[in-house]
Amino acid sequence: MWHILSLMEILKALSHENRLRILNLLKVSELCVCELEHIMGVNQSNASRHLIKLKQADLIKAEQKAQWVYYSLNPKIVEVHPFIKKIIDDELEELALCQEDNKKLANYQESGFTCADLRRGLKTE
Amino acid sequence: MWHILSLMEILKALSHENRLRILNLLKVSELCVCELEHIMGVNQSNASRHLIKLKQADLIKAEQKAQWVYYSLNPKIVEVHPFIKKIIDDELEELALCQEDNKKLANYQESGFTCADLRRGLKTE
DNA sequence: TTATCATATGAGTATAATCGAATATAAAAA
DNA sequence: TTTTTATATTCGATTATACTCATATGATAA
Repeated sequence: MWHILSLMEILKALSHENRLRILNLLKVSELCVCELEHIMGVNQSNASRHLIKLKQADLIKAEQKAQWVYYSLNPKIVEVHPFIKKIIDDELEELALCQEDNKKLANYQESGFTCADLRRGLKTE
Repeated sequence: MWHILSLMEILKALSHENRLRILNLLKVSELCVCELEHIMGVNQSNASRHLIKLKQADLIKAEQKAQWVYYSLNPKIVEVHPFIKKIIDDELEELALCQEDNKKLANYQESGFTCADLRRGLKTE
């Protein structure tokens, strides 16, 4: 028996375009805030707040490495709530915005640069 | 290729306790507004508005019969977005609030009364 | 130590969602 | 016709979310 609150928190966390975009990107690999900020084209505060909301809903987890905080999908939540996997796997890939994000992420990964390079004006496209 | 807007509209429509309760009840049978109002213990305006929001997201459909409007789940949306079926089938049944609603609905159905009787003070519990 | 960088958070504002009460609409019954 | 009934909608108030800018925190590098 589950509480309706945690399901509601998950659904509300999923109800924002930028947060869906984040989940779509984290499916490919773990990423730090500044990488997401760079790929998605949003400011630092915005990225951080959406990540925190996803984390509060237990959809993602955070791990600090040096001065960076890397976020990744939380595999446990998918076991408890399989519909989340269906959304991430079947719905997000179809969205034009997510497909563009995937291309930018691929360009960034192929560039060989790390997040330490991002603030110096490097472009990934 | 789908637009992110329709997915967002669906997720937002799912992000409310009363609307999840409505979907849970409509899984059992089609119901009119006053029946939902009675079973869920919400006022008429509230029930109507949540139903309209679900309908705008294409999650349910409406059919007028005499002076009543009967709402039911829209089977087409589930084909296009299977995660919705997973939520309705696997998540809602686990929620205490939905289980209570199901009992009230069962009592109402066993009573043999129709929605025409509800406003005369009949109770289903 | 100080300076720099990545992230989180506070403050203020703007936008969106929700609500109950009252009213409008439209069908049915008298 | 008028009266009732079921549903939808408008109104105004409240609450919740989201945003930007600025600042705090905490780790790293000099």
